[in-house]
Amino acid sequence: MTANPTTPVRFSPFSDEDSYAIMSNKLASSAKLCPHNNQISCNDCRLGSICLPLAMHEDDIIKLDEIVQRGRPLAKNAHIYRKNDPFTAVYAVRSGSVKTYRLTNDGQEQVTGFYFPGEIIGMDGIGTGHYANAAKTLETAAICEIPFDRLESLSTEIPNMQRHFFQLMSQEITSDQQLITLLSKNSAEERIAALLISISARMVRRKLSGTQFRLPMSRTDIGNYLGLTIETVSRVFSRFKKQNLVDVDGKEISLKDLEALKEIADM
Amino acid sequence: MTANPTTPVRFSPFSDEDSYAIMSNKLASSAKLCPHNNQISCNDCRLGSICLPLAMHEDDIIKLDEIVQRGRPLAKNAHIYRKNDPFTAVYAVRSGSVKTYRLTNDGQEQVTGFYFPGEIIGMDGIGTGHYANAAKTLETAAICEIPFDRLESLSTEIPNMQRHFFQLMSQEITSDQQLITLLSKNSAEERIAALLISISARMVRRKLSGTQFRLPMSRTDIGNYLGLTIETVSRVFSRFKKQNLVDVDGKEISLKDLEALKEIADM
DNA sequence: CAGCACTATTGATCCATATCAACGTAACTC
DNA sequence: GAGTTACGTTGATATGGATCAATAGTGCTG
Repeated sequence: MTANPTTPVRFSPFSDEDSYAIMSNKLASSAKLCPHNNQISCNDCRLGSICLPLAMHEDDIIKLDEIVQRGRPLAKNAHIYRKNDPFTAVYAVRSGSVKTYRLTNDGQEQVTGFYFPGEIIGMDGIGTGHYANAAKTLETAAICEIPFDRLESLSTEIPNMQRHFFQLMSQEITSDQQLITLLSKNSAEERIAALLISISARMVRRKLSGTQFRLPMSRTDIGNYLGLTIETVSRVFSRFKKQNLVDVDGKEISLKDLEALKEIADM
Repeated sequence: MTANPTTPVRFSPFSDEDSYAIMSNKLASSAKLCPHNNQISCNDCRLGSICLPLAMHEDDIIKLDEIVQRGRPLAKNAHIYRKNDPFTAVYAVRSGSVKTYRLTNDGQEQVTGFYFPGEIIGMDGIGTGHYANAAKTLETAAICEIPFDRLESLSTEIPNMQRHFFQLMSQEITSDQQLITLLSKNSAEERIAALLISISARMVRRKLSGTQFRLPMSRTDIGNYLGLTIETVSRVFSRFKKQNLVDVDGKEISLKDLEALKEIADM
């Protein structure tokens, strides 16, 4: 969620809308580089603990490093993959944020998720060999590409790696099911409170403020994700503001009463 | 979906509500038995092509046979696993049908899926080591248990097996996302048409009639799954009946205009 | 097979959110 | 920095499905 505080977000150098992202392997960071490819090692990436929650052996991480394509810096609104693109890789968000969405048969968009640094996207493509969703950056973002065929063979070598991917996919299933429940049972206020709480928790996991952040997605995207119209989203934000639960100024948001929001979200 | 036509469904021998299922390894079937354990081999199971869509080598199937616990015949409303039970296995539905459901924090049920013969349940437990859902039979059912630790080690031996499980999980993700879209964007009529079409397609896959079947779940379960009240479900069925799209008599249903239903479901 | 409990249907009313509309505000373009 | 376009807010009204209520089936139990 939110603008990565270390990177300016307003910067949007490419004509980006509806185009695939321009990539570059150069990173501005000064972190230690992996000897074999002069890139930041997964070992040194400060997101490692989110992206790779497993205790992995040093030499297993080196093997992983060998297959990860790092640091594609993408402009805002750049596609990482599109629906029906052949499935070749899963992707880790390194900085910035991403939305995934499905297209309905009549061409409407359904946002299926928002993804922040350390989170993995693209696993929906494994089943059919083609991505079922599209993924698009919500702001300037850097993405690590993990080619799936090599990941698969690595998984047979390193049982921990296989287990880790089973876990990631299973987490995706349970988070989708949480959204199903939210859409099926909860009011507009409950849905929005739940989204705010979820984003807040993910900020905390990244050692950022859980109460002050920038929402990288538009009201339209929020409404779309939560099955609400943009007007309803706007009204709920206004109501929360009036009740002193939050402070909203455009995309900047401050959660002023986390407990009350958790109460509303029923979490 | 529906009563498996080869098995009487009305039979409900156990006091079953809210209890774990009584199991037995005896099967009434006369199919060929696997030499090592006197059970029907996965190879001979007529559901094989659904449950195991991969071309597997003969000896790989034998390895799989060795770990699968077959044929637990369960009474109606028996739990296969409950939310928070330690995750030990995934399960294949062999006959009958199953619903999975989550419990919301305030104790309400949210049905997350209906499962028919050849379909796999329980994969949501991998991530945390505990099932995130509960699974309960909708009618008398037989279930194959596949212990996950042994499946995992088998997957490192047999790359096809690993891939197959990645695929199964990814299919679960995309079907959950389809439900998200349905709940977020579609009207009551569209949701119900979509469910009927989905069940119909799964009947056809099992070489049964796609237009005449028995809905094994209650109206309450349908409504819960689709985010609707039981009254709305009932009214939509009545409307469809009046428009001659379906014939409904309790749980028996006949789809009289599949094309029109597909049109409504937008599929 | 009578009785009871659960499940489904149908009708009347209500309400949360969609829809329609107008206006305000931010941000990108030249 | 004026003009344009997209994005966001707020108000008025409409509506699909929820809720409340009454009745009718269906099937398990003794």
